[in-house]
Amino acid sequence: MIRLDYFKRFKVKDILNDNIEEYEDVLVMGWVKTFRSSKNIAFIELNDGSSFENLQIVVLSPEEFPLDDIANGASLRVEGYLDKIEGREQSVEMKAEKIEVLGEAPEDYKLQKKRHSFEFLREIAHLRPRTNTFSVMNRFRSKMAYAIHKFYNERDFYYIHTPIITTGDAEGAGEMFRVSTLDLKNPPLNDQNEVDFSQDFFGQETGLTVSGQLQGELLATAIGDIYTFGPTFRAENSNTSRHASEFWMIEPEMAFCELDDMLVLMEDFIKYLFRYALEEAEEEINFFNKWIDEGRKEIIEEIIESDFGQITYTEAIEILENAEEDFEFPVEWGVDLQSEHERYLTEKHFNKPIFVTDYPAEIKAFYMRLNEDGKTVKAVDCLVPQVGEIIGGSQREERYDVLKEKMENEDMDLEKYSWYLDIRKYGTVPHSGFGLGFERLLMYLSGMGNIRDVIPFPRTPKSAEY
RNA sequence: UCCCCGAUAGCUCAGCUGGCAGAGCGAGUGGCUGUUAACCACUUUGUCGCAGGUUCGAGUCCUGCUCGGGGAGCCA
Repeated sequence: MIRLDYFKRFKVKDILNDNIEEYEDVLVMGWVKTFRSSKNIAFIELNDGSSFENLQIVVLSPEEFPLDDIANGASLRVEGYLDKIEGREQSVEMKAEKIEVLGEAPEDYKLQKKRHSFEFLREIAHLRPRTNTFSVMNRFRSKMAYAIHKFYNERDFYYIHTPIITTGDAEGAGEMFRVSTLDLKNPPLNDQNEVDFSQDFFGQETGLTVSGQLQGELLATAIGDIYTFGPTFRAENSNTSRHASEFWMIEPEMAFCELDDMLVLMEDFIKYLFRYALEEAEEEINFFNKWIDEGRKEIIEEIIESDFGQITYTEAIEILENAEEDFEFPVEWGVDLQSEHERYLTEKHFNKPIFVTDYPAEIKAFYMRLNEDGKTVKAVDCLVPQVGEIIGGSQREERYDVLKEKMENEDMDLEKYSWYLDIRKYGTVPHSGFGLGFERLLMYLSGMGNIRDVIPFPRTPKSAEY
């Protein structure tokens, strides 16, 4: 009979940090990370997920313990006493007095006592959280999610929940996943022989959200400063290391805020998160710096120290046209900046993060505020070395007539977005907002090269296991 | 979606101009009085991604497909 004592057990982290008061009759539970035994002594390294470091369990009389059932991956309940030791790698260890095997791990356990490739680990995403790298990553993810809330909470922003199920591909941000309860094999048809969505669950076509921005604007123009932080879905057939079909996005939206004011907040936000990672997730950052990308810590520190640059799109084009660099894609005013252009600007020309503002209206979304020149809009991309664009945002078009005209020019269904226009009709105010991909942030801070390795259960085209 | 590369033991990979399927690691067994991914000895391991084709003979050459990786586009 196995006895569990949830509240009595100590977490490994607290034992290693000497954050406990009793050293006798200590109870721990966890999984075997590695196991060594000889005739008269055995060592078990136990990990319970509370820290990266393991607790070393020392078995002084192996024949009295059920060591045959212990293997890499097995779960144990161990009672014993703590021993502070000197001259070894660990300063504290536990001498076992009683070991219960909660769950054995047969020899086909796939996590071996050696390094595995990230590609292989993705195939066993149910077990990879138990590896060093992914336990670190999942703890880091949790800490950084908290940092986001902390930043906005300290600035009196309200955390709002925008809908997951929405009715429109709002801004052409991407293809939507359909949400429907219709019978796929035999859908109801209308007079034109098209699928009749009026008979669907919501009485209209619906899909998973591609952005919470439009609803975010509604809340911002009511309670001031808000942010969203939730899952976002894009049904694009994107096969890259930087795109996932399901990802988490942070989208702040500020009333009475113009573009230049927002840039201050954006820089502040980035630096706050980077500083938080160095200070509050030191163990994780050190791990990444050692095992994932050497020098990552220095890059983070440099960004915290730097003053972000700021140029307009037009200035960026001039710089690129005068650059002594062979670009694959030619540069001229009016074209969208390619990755190679963005990286040239932030890495070679400025060698620090920069804001590029005031893009041509044609290459940006309908809701961005038109400038006096009638050609450019108050858009901003924040470019950082090694990645390119990490944040995109804009001041929103708050003038009813201007917005309506732009929507008409893009053949949008004004009826469907009447609520969005209403905000400009009744007490309209200048407002601005931006979007940060949470996984992109984690990739940048960790140095991890593939988005599939910063989210526990990645969804990408042709892949939704686990 | 486009371009390039790849798929061989549980994992990482070698296998030349076509000729008997290999290594390291892991795992298993035994040994070892304090180990740090312990160490030493022995043992174990195959639908060569799938389907066709060429050939006396294909892991190797050809075609198609599937999946994976890198890059591009879309974007966060």
